[in-house]
Amino acid sequence: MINITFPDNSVKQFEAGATPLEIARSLSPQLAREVLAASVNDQEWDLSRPINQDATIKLFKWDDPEGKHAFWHSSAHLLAEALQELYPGVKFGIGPAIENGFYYDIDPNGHNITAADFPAIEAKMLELARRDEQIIRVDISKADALKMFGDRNEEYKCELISELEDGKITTYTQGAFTDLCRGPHLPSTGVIKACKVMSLAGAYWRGDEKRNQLVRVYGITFPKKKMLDEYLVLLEEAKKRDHRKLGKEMELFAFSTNVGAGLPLWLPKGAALRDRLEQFLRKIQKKYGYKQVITPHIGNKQLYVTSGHYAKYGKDSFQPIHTPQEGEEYMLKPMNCPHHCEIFKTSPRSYRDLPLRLAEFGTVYRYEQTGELHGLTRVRGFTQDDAHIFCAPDQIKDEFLKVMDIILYIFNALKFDNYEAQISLRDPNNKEKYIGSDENWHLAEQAIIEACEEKGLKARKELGEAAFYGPKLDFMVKDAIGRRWQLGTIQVDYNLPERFQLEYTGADNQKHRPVMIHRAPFGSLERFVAVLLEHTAGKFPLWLSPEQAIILPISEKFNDYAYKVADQLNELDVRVTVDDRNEKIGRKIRDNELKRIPYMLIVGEKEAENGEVSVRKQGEGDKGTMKIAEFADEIARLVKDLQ
RNA sequence: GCCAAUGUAGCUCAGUGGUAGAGCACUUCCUUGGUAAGGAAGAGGUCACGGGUUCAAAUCCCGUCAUCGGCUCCA
Repeated sequence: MINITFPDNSVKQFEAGATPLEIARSLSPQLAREVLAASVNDQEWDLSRPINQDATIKLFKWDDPEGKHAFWHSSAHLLAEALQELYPGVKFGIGPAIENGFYYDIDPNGHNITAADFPAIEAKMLELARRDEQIIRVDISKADALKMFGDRNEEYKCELISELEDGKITTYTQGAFTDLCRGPHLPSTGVIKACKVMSLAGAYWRGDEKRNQLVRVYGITFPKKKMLDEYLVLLEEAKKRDHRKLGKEMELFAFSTNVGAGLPLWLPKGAALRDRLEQFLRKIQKKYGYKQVITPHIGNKQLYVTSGHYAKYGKDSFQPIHTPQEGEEYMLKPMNCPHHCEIFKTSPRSYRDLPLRLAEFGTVYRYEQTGELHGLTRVRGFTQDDAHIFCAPDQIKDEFLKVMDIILYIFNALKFDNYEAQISLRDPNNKEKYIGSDENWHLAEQAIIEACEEKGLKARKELGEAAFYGPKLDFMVKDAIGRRWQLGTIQVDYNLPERFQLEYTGADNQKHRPVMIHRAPFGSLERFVAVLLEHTAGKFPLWLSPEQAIILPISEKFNDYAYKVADQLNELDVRVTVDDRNEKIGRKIRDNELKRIPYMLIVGEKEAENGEVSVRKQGEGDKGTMKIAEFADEIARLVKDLQ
């Protein structure tokens, strides 16, 4: 007999060799039906894998991430099994579960798979699932595994096996399909009731663009048909929040191929929105001791040779601008830091000047690859809410904490509550990719980690994600369909002060090298507005709304009164316009509801007589009448509270 | 840059080899109204661009550009 400990610390006895599924069944038949995966002593475990010793166990259902993960991982195998039947000879790469579903990378080996084949693939998956084949785990030696997959010309699998440790290799088999896999998996395929192939994409083998490109088939599955339908509806809803669609509808920004790909045009309403965001940030930065500067959009090529950026990115950038002067070259600035370093150097600095915080809404230009451009989130010309903090090494942590305060204040003000923080560290096995000394890297990385700990910020650490000049702390926010975008960023840089030979005089009357912190709480105005649009579905907080209210006269007879009200409200800082079209009131309400204008002010005979407006709130309806000044006060109060 | 798809009116889309279409938006007229679509008429297109096949191309083929979903990249 073995003792099994459950999450509530209760202990029960079972026969040695009992499986998690059997254990679940002993607890309740319902649990046995719903359980999808387990962990044994915190190790992932198949439901059908025997437990031979005392252990603590956790059982996972659909609502647990671990349960979904096993479900989708097994679904990836089901997809592979279907592809193997439909396209004999395809070779398999990897097929993991992901956040929403799973994918399998395959080498089609001559077959041409297109979106038109999706229904056939889905049908085949369902057909196989209905057979409810057992998924069987087998331990296999490295030699046997190499032979087994070698015989089938599974070159990708062989490559993976060759890197695995002998004795720790397992395969999983369902029906005629066997895959190299660590598991865990469902006991059988029968619980998969709904299958959808979502899309096809090219994906480099092992993420390396120098290697073969495989076909990645994305799919998602559910234990109930209804759940798939609901998921598809959810996706459709999410697409309605796409910032590219909303930006067009709300006349915020546009693109023109005549101007160029990835070069956004800010329309009047978008420009006003952006301006409000800038004012908002300026106000906080002033409080935190930042000084605004302004620098040109171009810089002498030599500036970037000095900074080191030219050597690293020069080839892939917008190419230098030539002048009538032979040999003279300027570059569109891809970042603001070198300019700010030059500002630092305009006068001798003392330790008393530090930290020196130089801020600029700096527009930069980067030649992003064509396939990378994406609405406002990835563009070739964008404005960073940039600042560079020059400080003494012992001030880093304190400055870091202050910047974190600003970022968290902004996220809080705009209700970005499900952001993720990521500390990007150097890849210790690839040190040649980075510039700067080991010692400086270590100091900077420690400063970030300690600052996060001090703030109680849960941050994921990622090795190899650091910039080439220093480690960073990034704040990521998801868009409508779950893609993560980096917004706020704080980066420590020991490199540029070195390259630009920045110095200050210390209390000891000796020269010292300052440290530089790059930081941008929004990241860029473009990306920030994009993510804000997707988060709010275009319903901005009142203080940001391009139009806060619109006046709807009941008929043309009251247009004069409407304009009088508009003048008064504009005078009181309410952003308001008049819908003076020759339409019925119902029509005007409908159109302006759809335009997401927070307040509609309806005026007719009654209101004109009493100097009032009838207030209607977007999405909520009639709120009754108010005096004009009363409404303006209300707006002023709300704007103050919300900001 | 790579893989796959798409590109028709301001917007959303139909049109698969034989005269360029619809709804919404727009303009004009009628209507002057009380909380989510009043009525009529009109205007609007080099079917992304460049080549090719064909008696004939929005439609088939090739190339380019842009967009979309991924991959890679992201100072």
